[in-house]
Amino acid sequence: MPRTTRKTDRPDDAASLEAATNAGALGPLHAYVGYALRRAQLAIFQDFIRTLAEVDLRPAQFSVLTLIDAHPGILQSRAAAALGIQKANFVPLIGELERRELTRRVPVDGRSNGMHMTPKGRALLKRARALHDRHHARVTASLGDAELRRLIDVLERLAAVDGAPAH
Amino acid sequence: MPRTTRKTDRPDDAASLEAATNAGALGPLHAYVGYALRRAQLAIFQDFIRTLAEVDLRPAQFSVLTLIDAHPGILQSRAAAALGIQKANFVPLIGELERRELTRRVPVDGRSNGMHMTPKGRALLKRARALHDRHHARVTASLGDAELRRLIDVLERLAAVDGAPAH
DNA sequence: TCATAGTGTTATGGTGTATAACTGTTAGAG
DNA sequence: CTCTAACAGTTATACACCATAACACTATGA
Repeated sequence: MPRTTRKTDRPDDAASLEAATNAGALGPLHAYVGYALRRAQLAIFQDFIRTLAEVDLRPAQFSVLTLIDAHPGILQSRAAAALGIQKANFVPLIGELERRELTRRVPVDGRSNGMHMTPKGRALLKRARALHDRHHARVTASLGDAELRRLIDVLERLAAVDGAPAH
Repeated sequence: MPRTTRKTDRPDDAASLEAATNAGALGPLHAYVGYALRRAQLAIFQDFIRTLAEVDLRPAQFSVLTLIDAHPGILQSRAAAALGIQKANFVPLIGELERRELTRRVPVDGRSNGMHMTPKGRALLKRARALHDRHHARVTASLGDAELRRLIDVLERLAAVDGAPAH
């Protein structure tokens, strides 16, 4: 079978791979914004999940609690839209929080529910915030204050890409 | 595409939502790096997927092809590690690429496979790169060149958080 | 009143990620 | 040389997340 005339019998020796794992031996990949974003987002979410494991809150749950706490009585549909979550996917999310008695739904009219924190939810969120502060400090340890603000600004601009066509 | 429900105007029916839209609609959320990262990463991946739909490559598949192209013969395990993918999850991924005859596995010894591009794979990757260039240009349109480099640098530092305990 | 829009819900499919367990292979210690 | 431990790939499973369609019920307003 006609092997490529590439002399390299070693597909990738340890050194080469070592370089691949750390440095920019990912080929052009290391210059791609989307790729860098995925890696960073994954690493940070992992740290978040581990850090908040003792209050058993995942990022999505924490964000919902934070939003409800900041906006008591907010409607499910509004909250879902604000968080960029489909309303359909929001149902089991808020359902789980309510099952744990952290939030409750209060009917506003016949078709909409306002969401509120329970005392238990507020207490848990307080603990969660303390844990999140540690997480946040660890994550931003390598960033200056101005650098952090610039990062958030850039990320928000990137999130507005939205080239979605109409269906 | 969920952006369509996002209202930029102010329906002054819900006071809580009202407050939400101006002074940091999301409460403290807008200052959290992880949250901003998730939103940006989601938006960019959506754009990526739509842009590369005509070559039917998802981000993970594109990254694998790019890596193999840059490192012909790289082992599955090495590639998976370099991309931060579990080796178990890498199997159906590379399996699909091989089924489409874009890559092929060449046994190096009895237990390991080197991965290579097929001519068909190289041709598709070339097309994919052209599409990706358009995507990349659109994504980074609002960024200066220096800003982009700084962003990548910051993201790579963030990806190195890794407070993970031994696995 | 009655068509229309809004709200929440169920159901379903696809994708990504993590973990455990298993097979076969290689390498190394004794 | 043998035997054990580590390695590479694979299978199976479980869960979280994201997207879409279809539905029931309610509110709105022409």
